[in-house]
Amino acid sequence: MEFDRNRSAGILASEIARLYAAALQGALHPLGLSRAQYLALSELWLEDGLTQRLLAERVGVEQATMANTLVRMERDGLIERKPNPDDGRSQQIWLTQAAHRLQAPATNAAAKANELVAEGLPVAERELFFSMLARVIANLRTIRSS
Amino acid sequence: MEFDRNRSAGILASEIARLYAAALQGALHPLGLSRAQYLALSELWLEDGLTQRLLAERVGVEQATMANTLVRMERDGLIERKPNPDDGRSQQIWLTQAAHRLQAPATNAAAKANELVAEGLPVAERELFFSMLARVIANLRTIRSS
DNA sequence: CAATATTACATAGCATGCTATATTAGTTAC
DNA sequence: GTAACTAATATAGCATGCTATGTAATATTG
Repeated sequence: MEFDRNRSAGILASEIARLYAAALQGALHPLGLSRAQYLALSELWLEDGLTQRLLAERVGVEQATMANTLVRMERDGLIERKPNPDDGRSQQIWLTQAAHRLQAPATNAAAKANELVAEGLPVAERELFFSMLARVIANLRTIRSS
Repeated sequence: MEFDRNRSAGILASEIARLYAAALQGALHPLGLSRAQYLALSELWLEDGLTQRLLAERVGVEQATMANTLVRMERDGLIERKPNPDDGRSQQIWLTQAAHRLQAPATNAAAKANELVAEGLPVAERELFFSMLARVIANLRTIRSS
């Protein structure tokens, strides 16, 4: 029922996540990128040569999820894996030239999708909204890890 | 990077959606229900005998997504489908006795998951948070449909 | 009324997410 | 130095979500 649904911040957030995913996917599609690929790239643009485990942590997904995303990124020519000289169990993930060239256009495309979310609120409320989202996340994380 | 990430309401909302999904899934698991099943049930508890199309609209997912969810719900003995006397193309979706019996416990379990999200904010801020979420959704929806 | 369009549902194919588990490589403790 | 633990990946299996497309039934139109 509408009343109850609007009382559930979880369901509302899920709805935003779905709509945002669609907007981000739509903005990235002309570049041949998917949402999960973009999120991985956005960490690798900051620091290249990470291990899978570190990358998964920074993006905030499970290792198995990142492993699958990396398979698709390797298939699509976005990354290469090289042995980690310090540890035979892990590999370093390096961006290809193609991935480097996508940084500016993909960042712009994602910024547009992010703007679509923010523009639903007057500028004066946006900082508070971010802060609320962050506090809700922090609380849910403490519960998860307790 | 943390700074940039916290500037994206979309990514923050996605994070809440994931954490909420995990909490809801965890709360429903002892009842043998999944999240998507619960969302479908919560509409059918309000009105039984809906068509697939109507149910998908009310839950807010695509028809194909609901079709798959209904396959799993039928498999799990939660629903039965009967021919629609008014329209040979569609079927009516009816809850089983088992599904009716789950209404109270599942509603309680979901309420607990919802409370986990809300409790990240002081009571005084919660109404505003709901209203912000709703406004962001409304804006994203107008973009989508334009 | 026959041709066409629309509607309801099913299905295929894919991307993301998860948990659980196997494998392999380091590390630690006797 | 070997046995046992831990850590990094890989893989299997599943649930949800999407788009695209096929099929059958109903509605509309000329």
